[in-house]
Amino acid sequence: MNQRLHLATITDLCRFIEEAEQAPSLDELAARAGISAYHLHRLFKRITGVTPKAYAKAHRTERVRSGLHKNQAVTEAIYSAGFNSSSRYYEEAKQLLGMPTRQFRNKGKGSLIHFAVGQCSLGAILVARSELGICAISLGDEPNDLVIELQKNFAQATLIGGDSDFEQLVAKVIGFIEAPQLGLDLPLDIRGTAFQQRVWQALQKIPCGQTCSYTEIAELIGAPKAVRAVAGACAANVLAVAIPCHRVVRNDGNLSGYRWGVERKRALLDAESS
DNA sequence: GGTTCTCTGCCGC
DNA sequence: GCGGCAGAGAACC
Repeated sequence: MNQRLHLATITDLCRFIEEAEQAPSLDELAARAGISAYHLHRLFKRITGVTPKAYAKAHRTERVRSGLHKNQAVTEAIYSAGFNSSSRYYEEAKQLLGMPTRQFRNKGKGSLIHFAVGQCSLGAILVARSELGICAISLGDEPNDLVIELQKNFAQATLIGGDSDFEQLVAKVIGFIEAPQLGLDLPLDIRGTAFQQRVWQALQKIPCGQTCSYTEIAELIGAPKAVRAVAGACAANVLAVAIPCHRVVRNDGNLSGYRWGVERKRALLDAESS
């Protein structure tokens, strides 16, 4: 079977999973694809970066989200998304939505985001924290732009400018930016798809002072074909330096892009290598 | 708490 | 490239 056929097969299975009421079993998927369950499993993971089960799970989460966005009743959203008991859903609910379900349904109203802006060697820096942990670290020239971006990303939450307690946290993050080798022992509130989470986890394992290529990351997470998806996940990172997407460079050693400017990427890498 | 399903390393064709 | 087994672990009831 050639590459294109593989892709078509897996794409078909993805649609199939999305449309199914309940997550299809591996055997069902294999039968549909006309290959063994063993091989299908590997193929699926190689191409999409996640296993069929994880894919179905991620999609189920999406359904709950969109159900809640449409103001479906919480219980209804849970069941119609394919969960067959609400208790199973609630076991993982907070992980899935980043906040309690009811709060999510109320469009994040009531969720509080503390934030503050400061200056570091790289320019303006914004740090924000939700109930779960640090939910944004961004860099830029204009402090105002950073705040506007935060407002966009957390449109429904209540944003609270920094109090003195929070300034200490910002100081800690700035200290970490100036000396990344010290590490940042603060809880992170990381929100993303299953695939993005895998990429970000892999990024956090790159030691300070070292770099890695997109291809290497793709191989590391067991999805060697998903190089472009890896680049996409790096670009979607909202936790500058804490999730070190600046340590990912092109195969030829060129820096490629950086969400907060290539110059900052270079500065960070220079600082780390010395 | 037992059973079934998922996942992965290893090997054979 | 593809299939299969074994064993560990997770999900499910």
